[in-house]
Amino acid sequence: MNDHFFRQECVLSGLTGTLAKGWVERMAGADTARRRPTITDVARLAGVSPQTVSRFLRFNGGLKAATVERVENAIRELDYRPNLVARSMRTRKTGRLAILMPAMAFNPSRMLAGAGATADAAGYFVDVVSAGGGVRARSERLLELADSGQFEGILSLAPVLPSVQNQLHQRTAVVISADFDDEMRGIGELADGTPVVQMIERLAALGHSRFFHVAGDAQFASARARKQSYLDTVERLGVESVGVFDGDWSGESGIEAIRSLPSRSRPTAVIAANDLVAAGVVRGARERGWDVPGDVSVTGWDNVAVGQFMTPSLTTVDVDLERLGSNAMAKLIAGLRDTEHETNEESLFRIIWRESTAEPPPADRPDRKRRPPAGAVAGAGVGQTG
Amino acid sequence: MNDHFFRQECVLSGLTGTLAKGWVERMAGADTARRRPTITDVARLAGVSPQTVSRFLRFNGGLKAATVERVENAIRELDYRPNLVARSMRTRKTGRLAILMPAMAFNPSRMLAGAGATADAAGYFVDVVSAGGGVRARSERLLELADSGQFEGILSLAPVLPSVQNQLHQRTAVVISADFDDEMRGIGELADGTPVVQMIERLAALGHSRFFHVAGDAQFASARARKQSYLDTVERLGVESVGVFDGDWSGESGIEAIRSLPSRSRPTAVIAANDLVAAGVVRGARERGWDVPGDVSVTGWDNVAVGQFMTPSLTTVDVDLERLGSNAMAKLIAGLRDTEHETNEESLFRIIWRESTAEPPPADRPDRKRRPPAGAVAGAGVGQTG
DNA sequence: ACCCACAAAGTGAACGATCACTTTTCGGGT
DNA sequence: ACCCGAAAAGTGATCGTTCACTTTGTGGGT
Repeated sequence: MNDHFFRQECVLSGLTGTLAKGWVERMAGADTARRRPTITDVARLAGVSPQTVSRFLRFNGGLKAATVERVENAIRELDYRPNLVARSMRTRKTGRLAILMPAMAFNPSRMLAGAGATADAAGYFVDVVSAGGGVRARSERLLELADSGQFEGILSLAPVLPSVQNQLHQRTAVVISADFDDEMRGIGELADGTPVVQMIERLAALGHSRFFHVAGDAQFASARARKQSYLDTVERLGVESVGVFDGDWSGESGIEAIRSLPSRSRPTAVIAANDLVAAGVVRGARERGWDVPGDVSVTGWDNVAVGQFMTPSLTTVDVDLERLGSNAMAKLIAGLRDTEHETNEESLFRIIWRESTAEPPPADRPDRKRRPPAGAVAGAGVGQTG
Repeated sequence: MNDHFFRQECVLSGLTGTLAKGWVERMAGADTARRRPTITDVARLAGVSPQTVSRFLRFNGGLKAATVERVENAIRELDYRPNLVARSMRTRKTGRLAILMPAMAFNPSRMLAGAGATADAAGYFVDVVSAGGGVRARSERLLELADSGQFEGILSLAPVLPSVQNQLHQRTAVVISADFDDEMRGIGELADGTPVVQMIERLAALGHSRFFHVAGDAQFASARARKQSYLDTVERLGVESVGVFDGDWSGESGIEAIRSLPSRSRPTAVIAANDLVAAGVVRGARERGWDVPGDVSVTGWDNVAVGQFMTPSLTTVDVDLERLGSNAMAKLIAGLRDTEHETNEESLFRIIWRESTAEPPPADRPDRKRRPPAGAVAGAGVGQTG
């Protein structure tokens, strides 16, 4: 950030030549292997002291115009760039943040994108560090990272041991934004199950009365939160639940779940843990001769791109992962700078009603009274938002 | 890597306490703000010289057992961890590699996962740096990164200006593994279009004679390579092509492509640029009353998880992105260490035949002779590999 | 002229580790 | 005893930058 002006000053030259195909180049051979110019070299060339150059670089001001020009010329001539490692050493600021991840296994890229962009805007580099193993290994890794002096802050997307808090010596801010903790308690925004509540309410209003839930891997707080929201809501509304199938986020588990149902207990609506499971559920339903949404409505979660083009297109929950990541990073940076982090209370979730949900079949509608045709829900089209 | 033994030695203690919900903690308050112990502190406590401690840390050997023990104890007692910034400064080795990305927009996580794992195994940290803007901005960013002294190597997943090669002073290895270059020429393994050739050959062998291609965004070498492979193969085999629709990787473009076809030129097989496009194509085909695969066969690319559970399940190309990323990183590390990088010639692609491809409808079969029923291709089931 | 205050630039030390040497220790052969 | 050589440990310099402080330059007021 401080180098911004300087960066703009040093423009590249020589934009010609052709790019070899698939090249790997050991750049800087014997001839170019000369040491990089240092601040002292610049100072000597400009006829000033290193400290003056440093002042120029850090914008400490108080430089005469003539001096500024001499320094600028020297920098340009030598193509000098400050050595960030040395600077870090002296200032004890690295301008780096780490994102600690449970593993590179699941798909965090959108979250990372958000976090990365926010950090970048604040002038930080971001390291993505994935730590395999359990909580304990990860905690140790966190300590290592924190104490290595390489990072000013660490954003952990996975839980660490509480004791870590006492073990940090250095001034390193740490933000934990974990999807699940050790006691299997839900943590963080991802675990928010309210969309499940809303979906069930809407479906119940449409006349659905027999629900079924295919849960995700219970290791994940999000899966547990959705399951719990399902159970709570079903009970609160007094609608029937034919049960919960404990799956593992996979499409196969969706098929399995449907197969596991006794033939007379066909649900009218299935809440799947995510879109992949929902796709499995749809496939399983077809296998049993159930039409979706004619006989059974199905909802997913994640708003997978393909879901919009499936037949039927998939009702789902769109999660603003970018903002989720960005929020976490903003929290970290706020802590780092001792400023207040204004919390953005806007919901991260948006239910997208599509073709896979509709009114229940006539035979399954409650007798009490006739419902009006479902408006947006039964509406056709690709991608109805609600 | 060098610290491995040391890491194992320093085991955490105190594993009790509870984890607050969603906490952000400014760790290291006034009381713990004491400076981190340095190598000198350790040396003093152990009654040896700093150099001896350094030797211990770097495994330079030649330490008496008694000395080793004293140093180990001192390290443990102080909970000392070496300051990597200081070490980097002296050794001029940072142990860091950067991955430069065109933008965090598309979904690179699997590729990153592969690259990250490989780097990690070789003892490097990995920074993911996304550089927006054009080639020129990215090139400048690359120079900045290289000259900052923070990175030993840079893996660019996007093209940079050739002139960059001459501008690097420091010994920084750079590997470019770009999907497309400036002159829109294909680069790298991603651009390999051979699976398209194989798919068309197989479909032609099944009796298909009228093909159609929905291409991806022509900015991408991979899209261009697939289109070119399509055109070449169609010509070589002497089968009819009803044309190529220039899409943009989106599902909508798949629908559009089908809508754009004149009613009498229904293809018997559509090669879509990726699974999302393929899903759009299937949807578009339904819209026109064409059955998939009864009337039209459709192939995708990417092996999206949901594709397996769609109806019909999607024939697709599985790309080993992890290995792709890992290969690129391995190349970088090999360059860094002046060792030879053994190239893994195994194909990165695997065609997965599923329900969306089958024999063409009888009316469209070539008259010359009767074909045997399609074996694996017409085979039902979820996920037939071939 | 003189002094003073403030602006501009310079000095030496320090950040924490490792490198290239030098010095000390120690065991064994004659 | 003596010396030698290898093993073990220590010393001072150094990496490139910035911090805290000191020195030099500059202009204005009386």
